[in-house]
Amino acid sequence: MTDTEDQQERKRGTGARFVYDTLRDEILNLVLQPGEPIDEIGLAERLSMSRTPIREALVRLAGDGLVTLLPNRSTVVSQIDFPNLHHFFDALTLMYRVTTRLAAQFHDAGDLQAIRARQAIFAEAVIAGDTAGMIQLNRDFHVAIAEAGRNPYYLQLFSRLLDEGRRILRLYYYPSFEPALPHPYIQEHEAIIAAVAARDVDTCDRLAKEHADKIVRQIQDVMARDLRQNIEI
Amino acid sequence: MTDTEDQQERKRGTGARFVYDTLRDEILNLVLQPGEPIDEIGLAERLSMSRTPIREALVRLAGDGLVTLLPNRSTVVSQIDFPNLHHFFDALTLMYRVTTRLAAQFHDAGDLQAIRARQAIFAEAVIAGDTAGMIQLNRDFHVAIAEAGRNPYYLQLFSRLLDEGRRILRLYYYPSFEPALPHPYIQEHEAIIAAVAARDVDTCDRLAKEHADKIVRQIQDVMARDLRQNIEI
DNA sequence: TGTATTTAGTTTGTCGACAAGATTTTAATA
DNA sequence: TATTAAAATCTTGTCGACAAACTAAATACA
Repeated sequence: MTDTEDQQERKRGTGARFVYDTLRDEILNLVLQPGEPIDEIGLAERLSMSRTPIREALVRLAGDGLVTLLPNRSTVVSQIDFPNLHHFFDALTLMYRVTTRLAAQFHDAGDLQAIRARQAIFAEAVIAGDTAGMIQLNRDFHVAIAEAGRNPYYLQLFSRLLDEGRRILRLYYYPSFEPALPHPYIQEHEAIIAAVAARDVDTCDRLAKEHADKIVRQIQDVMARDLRQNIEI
Repeated sequence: MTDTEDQQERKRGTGARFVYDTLRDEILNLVLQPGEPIDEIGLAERLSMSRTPIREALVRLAGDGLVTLLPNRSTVVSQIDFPNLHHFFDALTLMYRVTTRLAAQFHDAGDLQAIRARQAIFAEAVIAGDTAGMIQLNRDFHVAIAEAGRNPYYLQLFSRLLDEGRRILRLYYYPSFEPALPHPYIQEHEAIIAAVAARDVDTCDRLAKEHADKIVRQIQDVMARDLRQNIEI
């Protein structure tokens, strides 16, 4: 799909949203690399609209921490703060835990249905060996759980952390095991669904912590390996 | 200070920030009531600038959850979601705990100095019986602690929760005890400072939880009393 | 009198333009 | 040649204007 196809007959009020969604997607999928400058005029031409909706989208993305607005200078895609990644992991683990706990308490039948639907799509991506899809759909699965927990404050922070995690995972996570079934993540997700459905708060907390720790450890392992390689070279 | 005094000779690039700060302050101090519509043109005239920086400020405030942008309709000051306040209290309590714990771990001498400075100003407001000041300066004190904890994700959520709390407190918190010294909040803050300085994580966690629970209980008491009064009428 | 429809009046979303500030290029000097 | 100064170019921040969408007021109709 070329960008010029989108230019005509877009409804009023959707311009800024379209730019926001487009840029967000490109940032999270590393089409736009961390540190890369974003030129408003260039974007305006590419998406064939004026700078006003572009600007609004950039301001919103800055609120999400995805871009950094340098006053009177160019806007850049936010850098990933590698020296302080442990703070990211700490917050991510805590949000995994509290959202899953709250899901056990506050979910209803509709929530379970939504969660199971996300899990099914996630499993498809795993079977297909679609790494990028896995990363995004794993996010959607946990967001569905957080939504069942009903706490908008946790949901917002967790969404943001999972988004940031998408960038990190795409940099550091390569399929480090054979595409064998049953896949460990699928099994873990199933266990979490069962604990949520059983309203077993303590098991939810334990499973969420284990799940989070495993993901964190995997990223750290890859990062450590990557670091060693850099040193050897 | 009248608004017209601010119109001339403001530096380029500070317009949107000025509007943001002004509106934020007015919203948190209930000068602009929840649900009140915000007219862009009126604001533009009042702050004597064009609608563009006004709009940017509103988009940022919407990102903070302080205003709600209704597409093609007026922007309104966000309502306080009273039916779901328990989720607010839950998140607030958790953030009190984790930020204070992290402060115990990661603070340095400069952080302690900043925290003590905020506590001193807070104590002044307590002695002066300045309720509005107390609410804001109590926020600043805990933000200083969160900053010492170094986790930007917790800091952002906590700041947002404390801001939202400012609105709730201004609606529901009236000085329910005589201005006697030593004031319990001052004492509790001192105990928290001591535990942070001693790097005693467990005590920090306990004190933060007690502190949070006390504030939550106090608000809930006032709300319950308020509710009874409404029923009696 | 109450409801539906048209009309008039606001308010927002987007646009093109311009000037302040920053960046790059060119010229000047040691 | 290297360093500094000036000029030219580019990018952002702000502005005023206009049209789409919404709101209300006025009118028509049952």
